[in-house]
Amino acid sequence: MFRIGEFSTIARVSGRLLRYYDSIGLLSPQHVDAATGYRYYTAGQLERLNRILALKDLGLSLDQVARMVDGNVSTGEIRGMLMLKKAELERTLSEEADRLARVESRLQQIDEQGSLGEYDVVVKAAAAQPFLSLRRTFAGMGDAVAMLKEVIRAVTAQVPPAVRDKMVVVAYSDFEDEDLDLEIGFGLTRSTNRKVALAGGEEMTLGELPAVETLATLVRSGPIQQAHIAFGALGLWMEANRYRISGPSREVFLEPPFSGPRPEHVVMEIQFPVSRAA
Amino acid sequence: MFRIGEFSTIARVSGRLLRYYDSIGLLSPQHVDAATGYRYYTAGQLERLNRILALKDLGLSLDQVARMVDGNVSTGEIRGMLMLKKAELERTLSEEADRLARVESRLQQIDEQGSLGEYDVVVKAAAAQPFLSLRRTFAGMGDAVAMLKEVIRAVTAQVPPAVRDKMVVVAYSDFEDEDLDLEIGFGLTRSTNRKVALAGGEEMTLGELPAVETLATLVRSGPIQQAHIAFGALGLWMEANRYRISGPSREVFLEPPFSGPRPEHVVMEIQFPVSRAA
DNA sequence: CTTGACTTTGACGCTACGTCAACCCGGACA
DNA sequence: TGTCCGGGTTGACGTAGCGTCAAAGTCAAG
Repeated sequence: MFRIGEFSTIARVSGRLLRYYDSIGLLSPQHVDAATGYRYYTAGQLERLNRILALKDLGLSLDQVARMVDGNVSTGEIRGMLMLKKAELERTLSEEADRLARVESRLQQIDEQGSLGEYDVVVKAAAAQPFLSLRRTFAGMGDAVAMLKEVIRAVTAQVPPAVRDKMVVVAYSDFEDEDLDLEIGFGLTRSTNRKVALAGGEEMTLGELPAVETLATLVRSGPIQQAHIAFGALGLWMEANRYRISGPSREVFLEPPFSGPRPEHVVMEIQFPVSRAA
Repeated sequence: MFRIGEFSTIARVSGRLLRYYDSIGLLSPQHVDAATGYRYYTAGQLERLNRILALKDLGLSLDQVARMVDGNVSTGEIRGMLMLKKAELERTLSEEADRLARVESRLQQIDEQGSLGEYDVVVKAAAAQPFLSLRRTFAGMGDAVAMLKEVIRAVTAQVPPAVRDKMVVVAYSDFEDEDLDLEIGFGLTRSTNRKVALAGGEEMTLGELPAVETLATLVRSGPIQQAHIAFGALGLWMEANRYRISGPSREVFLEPPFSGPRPEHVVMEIQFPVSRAA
């Protein structure tokens, strides 16, 4: 019979761990002195302890380990638990590998530009949302901005504040292209069947901004004319992190644009639907 | 200005997280209503939040993230932190890969023998210890067991209980070999310069049981004659987990052998110094 | 008998929040 | 103007697996 100190020395674990395992009923000493509370272990218990440590070392929780060593689960169930653990480990491995790639890309960024970089990309999901919008092609940025202002005017006047959400622009055209194929509108908090007429004789119709599982996003603030810089940053990020574009990009205006003291200063979230490159 | 609910919806994080980040001073709302305690955030704060989320996503702790976003560390220090994180991730990756290999070897074990297997291997380290011993070759197991008994008798008689620790046998000979090259003795709790004379005219001398960094160990109990079965299990384990033997094996007798009701029944820990195969 | 090494229980700490509970506010609607 | 409901607030507890004190009792050697 060993006292806890000697037993812990032999097994090379801490006494605290042995007390803990006792407290949760995972490994109780062979004998406990009723008067003093001293725990006494035998060498034979090292086999159970070893089994516990070996299973724990596989990454199983003590709960699972307990069920296994207490033998009240079948071999098939143990196999199942191990298969689950295996799948989990495989997922963890690929996640950690991704993380490592991101860390490396950040390090490279620092080495290249001497700082953390201006923009931070975050991956998230987006739900579908009703979308009151107008799709058209524009000859240049000037045209598009004019239409933005007209849309803001019309929607502000004709749609109650409780129904309209943020202004969103969906860009269908290739980035490099000269003329812009844009869908300009407002997300809505609930569906409505009203159409909104614009000054030029056109009208906005109700559609839907589809849900997206994986969205690479970035928030920027500044003059709207310089927004393209942020697109470049997103492109670099996607390349470094092995994502590719899987749909038209969106710009969400987080603050009402063209208002306040500096009209051309906007805060927008740029969103790119992406998927993992093979 | 957004209230916490809308801000959390835009950023796709929970309100609880925002309150938490406020409480630890990582991201405080732009404005807090003194009367009601309501938190008000602005769209511009999404940039800070995004940076926080992006850095956290690299696996950094919130403490590290805080120091980075608060900008009171130099680029060099940030680089250092990321390099550290990179090293840590690489270590984690190889650990998890090992774990995965162990899980797979267990699964295979189950498939082959329909159970978890009789023995559980645990890897640990061992410190150096003074060792009072005799090294010799033996013709067979019978000879060796006789010497074991003689050593027990002599040491029990001549070395005080407080000084002697466990009986240890170091096996230098090849496993397959016919004659056994063994070192038989007792670990000591402290150094002593006494020699111990044995019946056959030989004597035990003081040496050292060297420290070992990585020891693959297994505890078994049963007839001493069947100990070789456990060696086989250890060999299989080493093969499956890509370890190779890097020194002579040891058998540590966890309970005094050849005593008690069943004299041939022993509890021993078999230890193999190992290192990772390339 | 004294010491010093060992053991006991109990409590707190750690990470990064999730999940109630009890209570207070704000804006829309009647 | 009353009422209502969704949303806000603080506070506490839980998580996994122990490490790390702290105060107090035990054991064995000298």
